Amino acid sequence: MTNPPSLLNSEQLAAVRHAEGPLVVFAGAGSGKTRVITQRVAHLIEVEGVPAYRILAVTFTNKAAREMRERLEKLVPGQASSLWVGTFHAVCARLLRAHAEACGVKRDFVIYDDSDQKAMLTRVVRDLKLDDRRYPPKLVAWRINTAKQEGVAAEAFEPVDDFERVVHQIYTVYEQRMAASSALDFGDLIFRLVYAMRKDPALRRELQARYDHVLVDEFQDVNHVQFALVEGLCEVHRNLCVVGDDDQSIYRWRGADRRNILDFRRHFPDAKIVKLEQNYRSTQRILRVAHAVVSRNLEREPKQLWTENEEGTPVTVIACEDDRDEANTVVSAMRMLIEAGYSRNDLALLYRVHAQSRVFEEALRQANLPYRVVGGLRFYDRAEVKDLLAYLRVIHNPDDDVSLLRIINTPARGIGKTTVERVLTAAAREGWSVFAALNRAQADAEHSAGTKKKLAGFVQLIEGLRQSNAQGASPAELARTTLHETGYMEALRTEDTPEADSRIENIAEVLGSMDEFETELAEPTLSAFLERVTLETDQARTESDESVTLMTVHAAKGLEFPVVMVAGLEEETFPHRGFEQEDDPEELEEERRLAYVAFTRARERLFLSYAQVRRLYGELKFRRRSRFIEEMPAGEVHWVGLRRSAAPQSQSSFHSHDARDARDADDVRHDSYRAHTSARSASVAARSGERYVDRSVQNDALSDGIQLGMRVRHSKFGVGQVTAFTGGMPPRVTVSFADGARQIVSTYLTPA
DNA sequence: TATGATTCCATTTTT
DNA sequence: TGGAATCATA
Repeated sequence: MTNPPSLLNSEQLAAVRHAEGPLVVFAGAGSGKTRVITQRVAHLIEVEGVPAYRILAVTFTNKAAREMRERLEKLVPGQASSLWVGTFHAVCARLLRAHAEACGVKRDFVIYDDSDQKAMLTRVVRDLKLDDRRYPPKLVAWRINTAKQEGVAAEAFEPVDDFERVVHQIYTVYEQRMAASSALDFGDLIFRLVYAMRKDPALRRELQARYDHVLVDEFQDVNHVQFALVEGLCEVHRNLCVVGDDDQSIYRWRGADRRNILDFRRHFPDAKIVKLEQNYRSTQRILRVAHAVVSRNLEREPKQLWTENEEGTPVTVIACEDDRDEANTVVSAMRMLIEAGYSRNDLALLYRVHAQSRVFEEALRQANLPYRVVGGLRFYDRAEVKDLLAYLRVIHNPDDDVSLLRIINTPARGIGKTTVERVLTAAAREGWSVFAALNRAQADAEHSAGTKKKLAGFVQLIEGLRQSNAQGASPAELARTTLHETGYMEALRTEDTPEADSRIENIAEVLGSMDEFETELAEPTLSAFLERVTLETDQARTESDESVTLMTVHAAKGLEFPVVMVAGLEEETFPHRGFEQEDDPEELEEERRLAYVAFTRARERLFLSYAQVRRLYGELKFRRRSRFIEEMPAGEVHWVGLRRSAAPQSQSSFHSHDARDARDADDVRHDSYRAHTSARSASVAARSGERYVDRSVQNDALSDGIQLGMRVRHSKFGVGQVTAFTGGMPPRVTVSFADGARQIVSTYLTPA
């Protein structure tokens, strides 16, 4: 950011100083949004004299909440801690616990994450004797979550077809089971509060009197209940400030509704509107290109970013033959940029879907370029971590069925499937939690004496641990005792495999974070720890190692890098379209916004790449260049890539040329494409000494004459046709011989 | 109950 | 294609 913190432009200032009443701030990418929010909060405290504890600032991610709090710590020292700053979920959880009775929830409810929810639904679907193929938990969960986002409770759910009639049934039983487990899912955290506020005037009055000012960040991502919540909280004082950018709304698929920001004036006709259009991040060219794409959307608030920054260099479009070629070329470009003085931390590679990362990771490893991939599997999703947490949750709340079922036989203690099945049946019949059913299993004639003993042993184990908790053992102590008394650690140690070692390490990491947690809080209770662990799962690992960052465009929102490369700018890939997905203009508009988010991450340089052929689910797919590239003004784009004439065996060359040239060449290539390998063209390019990119050395090993579609001879199998390149080291190729297809190391083949 | 075989599936992801 | 999840079988 080039704007010094103390200097605000006039729009920013207007947003900061607005005193009372509703306010919408349209904050474009890189327009200093966070600064405006924090300055505004500081202004409210210091100038308007609003007590800090009467200000609520809501964000979507913990990272954003943390950042805001840190910045405010500096702006208004000593006061930041009494501010209400947090995610929707964290704030609601806190309010729900404070008003548990009025909200109809247990004060010590546990929070179920998506996988817990899925586990619960699997059980419900099975208990209802429904076909889990027709009602996959994932789909049912989606429908229930949507209902909660729309503020529709189970009893108010109105099915529109047969499927939904069953969903309604599942939803109802699910809610019963959740209540029996004293559990709330993520959707409940917000919905329950809104629901209670709607039904209970006393509670509504109390909550409406709680804050003087409410601020919401990323308002374009708000869903219906969330909107209802803030609207409800502000109904009396109407001091609601929302900040967002409809052009950066990329979470429609999880309930975000841009109309909440677009139609804000409909709900609050007297709302003051501020547009932050000055960008402090990117070059003019980057902004023009980004605007060219997003401004095609029909339903958007008119606005255009501008900047006093430099004109900058043209956006570079890299045309590639296939995905491996793309990876190698992009990585070579990265190396050149690093040689030119950029640090690895300056570089980010963005892609639309995670699956694209693989090829790039390979290429980066080959090139010895350190990288980190953001996203993917999360630490708290690892089995051993979940196991330990499940124990802790059962200790905290033995009625937590999902957690209990997870650990009832982990490590193996002879409580098998049949036994569990019997216990579950009893629980379902009597409406007990599983733990309650276990406690009564001794009277159940169905169990053998041996089984009863094992069940009693398990109950005793849990009761013992619960006692330690009641006697004031700290969470970390409890965890250590648990690992010891359950034999969990012992089981891992005796395994003595590298996997078990890494599990032990992961558990050690959890224990470490628990120790840390205990030093942070005055009262580090088990329940506080559990809440933190389910609610604060963000990926924000701050690895200081110099490395290139790889992530999805979604994950990049809110970040910025001097150099951004966006891969896979092809139809179907970006804009993405899943198979059998009909064309939905709404979807396309969201893809445009996604592209806009991607492009505006770049400060100085933006590279876009595409491949003409992409390997997808094991098949080669021809790809057309993304319409987003076509939509860019020709003068803004610098083309780099392969060009070949129509003759199949002709020379390839790698050079830069202008847009028209590239387009023509592209058409030709499309018709005549014979699926040359990246390797082939790379080596040809290297030999012909074309400028710009020195293709990586490993490709030469893959080349020499072998091409897709070509007839080849193998000493043992005879003559066949090359149908695919598999890659790897040593490079392999799929050849279909008379008696079937085989994978062959390409060096054993000669052209036939 | 553990392991290999088989089947199924496949944006985006935070809370 | 590849991975996760489920199934089958000793």
